[in-house]
Amino acid sequence: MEDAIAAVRLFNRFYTRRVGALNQRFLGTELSLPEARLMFEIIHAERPLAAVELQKLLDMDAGYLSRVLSRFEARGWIVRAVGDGDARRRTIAATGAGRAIFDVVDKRQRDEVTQMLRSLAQAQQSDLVAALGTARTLLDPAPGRDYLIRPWRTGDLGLLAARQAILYREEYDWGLGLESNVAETAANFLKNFREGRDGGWIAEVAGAMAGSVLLTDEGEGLSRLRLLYVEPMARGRGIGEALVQRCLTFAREAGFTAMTLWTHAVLTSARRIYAAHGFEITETWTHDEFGPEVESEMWLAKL
Amino acid sequence: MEDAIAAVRLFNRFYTRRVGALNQRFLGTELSLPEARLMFEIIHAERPLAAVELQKLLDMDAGYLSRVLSRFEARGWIVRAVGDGDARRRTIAATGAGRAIFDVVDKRQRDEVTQMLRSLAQAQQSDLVAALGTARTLLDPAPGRDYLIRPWRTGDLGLLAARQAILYREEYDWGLGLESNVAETAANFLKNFREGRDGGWIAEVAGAMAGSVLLTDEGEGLSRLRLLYVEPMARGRGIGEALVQRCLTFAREAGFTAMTLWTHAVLTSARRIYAAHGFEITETWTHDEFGPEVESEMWLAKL
DNA sequence: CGTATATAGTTGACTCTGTCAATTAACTGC
DNA sequence: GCAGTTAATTGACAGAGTCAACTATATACG
Repeated sequence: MEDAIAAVRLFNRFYTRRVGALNQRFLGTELSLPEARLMFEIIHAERPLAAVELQKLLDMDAGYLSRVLSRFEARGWIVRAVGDGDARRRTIAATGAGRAIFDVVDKRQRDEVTQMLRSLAQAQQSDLVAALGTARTLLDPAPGRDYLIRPWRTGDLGLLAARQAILYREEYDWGLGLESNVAETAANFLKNFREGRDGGWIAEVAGAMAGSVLLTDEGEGLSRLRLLYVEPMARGRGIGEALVQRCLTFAREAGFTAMTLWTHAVLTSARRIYAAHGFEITETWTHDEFGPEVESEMWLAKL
Repeated sequence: MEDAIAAVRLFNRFYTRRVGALNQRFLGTELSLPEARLMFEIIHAERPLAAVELQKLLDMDAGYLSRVLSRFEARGWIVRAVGDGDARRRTIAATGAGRAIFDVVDKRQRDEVTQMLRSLAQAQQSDLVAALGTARTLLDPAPGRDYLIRPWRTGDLGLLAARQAILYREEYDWGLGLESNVAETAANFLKNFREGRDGGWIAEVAGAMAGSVLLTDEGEGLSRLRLLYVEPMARGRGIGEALVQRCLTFAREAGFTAMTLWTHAVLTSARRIYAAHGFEITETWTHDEFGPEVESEMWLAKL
């Protein structure tokens, strides 16, 4: 905990300076930082918002907001329309002139960021995206709901093996046995991978890995689902379901006639998904390969 | 690149709001945000600094700084001493009273961060530390020099396999063959790991993985160094050297009489380290297991 | 040595940011 | 219809931050 606090504060200091540096660049443009933030929200809103909504969105003082809006209106950047049933509220919409002004600032800011990223190689840029995404997802108390499922690419297998080793240790105290097993499964997947017969899919939230699943060809029309998992921070939005669905679709299209999988009794939410898709238990036993004694299960579904 | 720019700007907006929220909490304390930042630098400086140095460090306006410093002096929080040869410069040092005032604000700020982290599990906290560390290291044009070398722990093997697969693809266009090879080596390390006979070490910069090396027992007094690598962002500060040194020390203490390793001719900086530690080439051949044709080498050192 | 130029620091004048409390007008619940 | 709440505005004010002018000292150079 101490380390984490120190790291966050260090980053805060770093980023305060960094943001400060970025904000100075607003100089010479027509909008200051708070003005630009406001204009951003006005322009990107799905519908014209009232002042209160902007105030809550940006955590701005009502009085200050009122004055800035008056200034915007005087300059012809926004129009305030009475409407929507409540005569106190006036919905705010950007005019063409307002958009034009914002575009200039927006472009300027974009160029700043571009400049900042220019020195980074491709791989480092994706590292940065993943790192910022992870940080945001962890710090944001109300994160976005959207995820993305994509085929696996270089590095994903190692990463998902790492995540699962950490996760299962944290949640069930499974140790080296589990980590070794996962690593071996991942290594074999890479070693035997045949396009069209095997498949791997990664769920992403904000550019960071949020879950995964693999499908391997076991011969004679049998496929096997492997290494399904969803990050704790990304649970409860149907990612596991979507990953399994992706696997089943792929297997059907590839002509597999059945799918098997190995799981454990404690993994209740995964088991629920399997059961919902026609999987049935074919075998159960207990082992202590992972450390604590666990109840192991083989499941099978006809496709 | 587009994605990266969008991700950075999204994070900027998120963090600007977050920092804004944190800064409001300075209210009710004796120091405002800029004052606290200034006091932080004064207190944590290795030697008393002059105003110009603080000005550059914090990117502050000289006039504003001058006024804030006068205020601090009037309140007895700092002393300005003439000295250091240049009669224009006055070095600034915090008094006991200044430190006491800062400690209160510092504690308040610490509590805020603690509050923010309270909802995160242990594993999520280390994720956050690593993510913020990675982001900072990538964005900071003049990053710190210090690294840390520690024994491997859960998740490291998968992560280092992922990093090497990405890195070697980026730098040498090595593909699935390399990724598979690295994954298998990592999996075998986990499978056969014996405390005291095998070893793995991770270099960390700002909480994020910056390099690694493994040592395995090959039988009959022979040890083998494997999977040495250093992140591009962390190169040029002797991390590779330190990792190899760690390996050699471990091998000698464990009673190994020789150490072998497999490398490739293109990996020149690694080869330099091996040569400097008494390794010599015993065998060379070419292969295209990784995609492009490469020159492979076995090295050996007596211990 | 003396002069030009640069640097450290201060000060005055000013604008923008942000807070707080008071006020008006409209809405909501009962 | 009335009490209490909410949206928005306004006045007063303090702090943040910029800019230009100015003093004092240091450095470069013929």
